[in-house]
Amino acid sequence: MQRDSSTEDRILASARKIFLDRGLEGARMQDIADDAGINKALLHYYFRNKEKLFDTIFVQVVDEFLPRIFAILNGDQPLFEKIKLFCSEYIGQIIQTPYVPMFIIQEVNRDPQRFIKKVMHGKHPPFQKIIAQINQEIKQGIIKPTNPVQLLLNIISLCIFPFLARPMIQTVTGMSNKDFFHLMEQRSEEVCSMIIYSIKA
Amino acid sequence: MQRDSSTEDRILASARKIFLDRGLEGARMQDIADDAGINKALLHYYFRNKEKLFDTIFVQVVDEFLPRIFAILNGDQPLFEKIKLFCSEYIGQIIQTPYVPMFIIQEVNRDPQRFIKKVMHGKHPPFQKIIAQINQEIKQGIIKPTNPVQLLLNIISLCIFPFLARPMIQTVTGMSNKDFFHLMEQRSEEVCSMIIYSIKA
DNA sequence: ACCTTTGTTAACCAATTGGTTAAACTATTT
DNA sequence: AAATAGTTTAACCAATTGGTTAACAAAGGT
Repeated sequence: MQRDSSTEDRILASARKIFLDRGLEGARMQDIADDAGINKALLHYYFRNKEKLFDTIFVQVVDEFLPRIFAILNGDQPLFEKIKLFCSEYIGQIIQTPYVPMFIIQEVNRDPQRFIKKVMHGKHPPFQKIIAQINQEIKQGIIKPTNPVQLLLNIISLCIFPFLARPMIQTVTGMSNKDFFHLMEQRSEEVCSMIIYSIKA
Repeated sequence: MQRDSSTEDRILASARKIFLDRGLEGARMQDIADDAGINKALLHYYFRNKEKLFDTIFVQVVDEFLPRIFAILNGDQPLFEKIKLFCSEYIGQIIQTPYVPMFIIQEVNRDPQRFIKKVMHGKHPPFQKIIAQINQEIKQGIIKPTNPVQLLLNIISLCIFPFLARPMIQTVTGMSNKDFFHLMEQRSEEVCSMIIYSIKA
């Protein structure tokens, strides 16, 4: 809680922290108010209700993620280049904000429609280009015949899953935070080369 | 709700359904009672409180999963055989109970200690054997030098992640349940051959 | 100085929810 | 059939929680 910044900014910072940690249902308005160092009524003065506050944070968090991903997916690089970019950018980004994937998955799980409505503004995300590119590089003989959907699923699975399962992984292996993040940094390179090796002709 | 079975069995069935769907915090005792066709007080008569009821279900659910996994991991087959078994068994199992992975991850995330305490009975899970086997097959020249932890992470990531992200995947792609499960059945084979291809010498 | 708008608080409210109590009903034992 | 033990219910309770109200302070405009 930074006392000098504006009340609204403090609310947003506290709400983000607490929503990320506990999700919409787990978060308490009182806790957010406490963390921001204000009265609960003032919270409702700035953000009419919990839903509205949550939506603000949810959109903010997702909007830090998706655009970068879609930018890479829709760029003009050759496929191998894209995969390399994606893995390092993605894992690097998640290391900075390791709670975000679980937060997003959990909340999309609770209310799938909110995602498409609030974040995608009713539109579906742009996968056509990358899928077309995969099919084209197959035709050109650069990569082996591959189901584009499975390929995309593979890349994303390998990058994100360990962060979703982090509490379990660390609990079960006794790994420290430092160990875990070290493993993940090393992983960025490994995932990338594994994927490329598995599809190159 | 099957009227003929015993009250306790009906409670367990209802509790399982509702806890799997909404997690410990999201589930309402009243909803479980309603689903089981009984009074809420009777729920507390059979299971003293929510925690106790939840623990019963949690242990039950996890115990249907882990033993099969560890049995495969600690079997005597060669590595490639094990990987094949693991992928088909694992994905096949999850297709039967697609909510289980998210349930487990979410609850371990909420209280990591509960897992090691209630399910692992205080012990850490047995990964030594499979790790030793990986290192040995590297030495024997059967597979390429590989970080065993990363390899295990890869296998598990590829198998489980799509089920965790299912609501997002289906919402975003507009895939039907049937389409999704068909994709997952096909995936079992793909994941397996991709993994083996990526490590074989 | 006075008034209006904006920011902030303490106290309160209604709904939800996990859990309890005491009574009633049912089956079993004697 | 009477007593006992086990099962089930309606009504209730206390704590939590999202949200509201009304009063009060601060700032700005005139």
